[in-house]
Amino acid sequence: MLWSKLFIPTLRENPAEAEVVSHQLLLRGGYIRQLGAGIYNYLFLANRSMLKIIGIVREEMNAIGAQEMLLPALNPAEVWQESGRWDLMGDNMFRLKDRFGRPLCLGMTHEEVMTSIARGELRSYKQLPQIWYQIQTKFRDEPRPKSGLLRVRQFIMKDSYSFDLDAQGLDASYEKHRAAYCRIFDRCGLEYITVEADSGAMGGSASQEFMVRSQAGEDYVVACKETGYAANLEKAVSRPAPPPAADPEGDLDPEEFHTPNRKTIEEVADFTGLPRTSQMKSLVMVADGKGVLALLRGDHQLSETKFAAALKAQEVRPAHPEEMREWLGADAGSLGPVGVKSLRIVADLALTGRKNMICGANRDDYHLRNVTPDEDFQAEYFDLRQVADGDTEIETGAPLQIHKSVEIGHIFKLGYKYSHSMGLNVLNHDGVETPVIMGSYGIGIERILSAAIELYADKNGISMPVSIAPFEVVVTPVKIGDAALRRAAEEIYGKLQALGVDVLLDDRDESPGVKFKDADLIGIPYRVTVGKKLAQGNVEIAERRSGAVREVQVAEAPGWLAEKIHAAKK
RNA sequence: CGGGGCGUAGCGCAGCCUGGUAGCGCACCUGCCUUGGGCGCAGGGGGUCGGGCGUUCAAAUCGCCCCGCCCCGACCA
Repeated sequence: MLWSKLFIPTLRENPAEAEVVSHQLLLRGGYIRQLGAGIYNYLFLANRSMLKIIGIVREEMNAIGAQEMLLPALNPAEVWQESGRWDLMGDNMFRLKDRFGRPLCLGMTHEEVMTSIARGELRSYKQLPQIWYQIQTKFRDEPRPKSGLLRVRQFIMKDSYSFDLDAQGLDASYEKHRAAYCRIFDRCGLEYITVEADSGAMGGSASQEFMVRSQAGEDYVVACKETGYAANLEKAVSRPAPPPAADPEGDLDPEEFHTPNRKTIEEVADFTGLPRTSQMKSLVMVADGKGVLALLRGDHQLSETKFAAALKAQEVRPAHPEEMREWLGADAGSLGPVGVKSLRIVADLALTGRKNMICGANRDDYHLRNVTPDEDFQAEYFDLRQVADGDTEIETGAPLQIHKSVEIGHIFKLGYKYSHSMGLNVLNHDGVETPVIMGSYGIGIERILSAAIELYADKNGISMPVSIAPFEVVVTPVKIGDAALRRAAEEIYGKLQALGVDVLLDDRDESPGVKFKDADLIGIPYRVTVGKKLAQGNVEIAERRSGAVREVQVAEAPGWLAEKIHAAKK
């Protein structure tokens, strides 16, 4: 294609509203334009990249025997009411009414619709397994869209669903997806890791996320370089760093002391001159309507996910100040477990074996010292704590790192949730009605694009992997008015096309600087510069990612590039 | 939904405090010039100053209300 005929509105300056790198560069590179909060126009370049991503996804899905469908984005309320998610999804679901007042919604995901197809048609175990997928627009009324295409209200997702007769079948479908996802992300040129994830309200048994490390990400991943352990922070486990100060020796009794206006762990640590680890953090929580006292080491954070899982609670929240006062007789900042009878007490495992610690006295402005778990109060122990910097791998003690990541894919075993709620059964060998076991698997198309940009961007702009770049090569005649340069450029361009290379000819009447800057900005992997070297019969090939430049003869350039490009796409 | 910020030409911003002619850079158009890293010179076009109501002789500027966008938090199969 000829650049002079295309709409590639690049910008010299960063638009003020863009904060994260991928957002800035997508706008500057002329890939996207914003229409509203969390709603974007995908212009020519973004669309080209996304079509390539979709092509890879489609090939790999088809390769595991998945069948592509296209389901409606507009859904009647009924199917969602059947599964119970009409209410569960709350404000995250876009809802509307038709002219007769009938309730509809825009699909956030398609378990219900897929299940509704399956239950009408699947009757025998002989029809199983099935894997069905679609690549389709999803709608979510995000409370806070942000970070360009990373968190939006309308986005394209590849979602697939597996239907199996039994758990072994589900395991096989799940494994097929895991392998296919690895091939997809490899082919898209991403560096990623898979992590164990929380199954959340979906009620599944196993779940993995595919994560790309990035400052722009919103998820935290805990990973160990040495052992390969990796988990979502919500689920990660670790050995805590040992407390820097030993507990006081002796079988001491709790003793109240005055701590005027010292409420936070930090303030009490300063006041006592002891590290935060010498304190017990007491958090009053409400789990499914009942008050619970959660105890942690002073420097640790409660993981609400683990807390909810430990208590098998659906809904968890911090208690209101009035509730704390009612249950414990003091305000937050002076609370502790000693003498508490009215609340269930759960403690993090990091408190086992500790003694003579400091905690609130349940009397405003007073704390207790010499409080020993299991002696001065009784608690149930669970892993409740969020992994923190400085923690080590739970089995080997190897160091752990925590970093921000973007979730680009998620696979999980759904189990029978939808089969049960929506009545999806088949007859088994013995002619007995058996519920079908399901899996659900998603990939965010825009997130692959954004993650690739985040991963490889440099000071000059985007640096796309060959497989998903909007063009693979740009041919740049330095001076378009020069007939010889133009002829050579057109010749290379034509040959590249013939070799199946996705090539762009920058035939604009612009200064070389402008063309080079634009080519770098939009991230085309290879640039052929047709300029002064032509006098010797040569052109230059510049590799965007490495900056490496090589001089080759005009006749050799297309073949050399085609080889590189085909190798990169394998 | 809580906290903060912003809204003036396509983009980036100044002007607002202290009311009176709407301005700068980039981009765009025309001509000349230039052609290896966002080139130079000259001329030019483009604005309901987010919207409404109010105060005033007079509002981009002051007041009230609303809308939109961004950031932090809450939330996030």
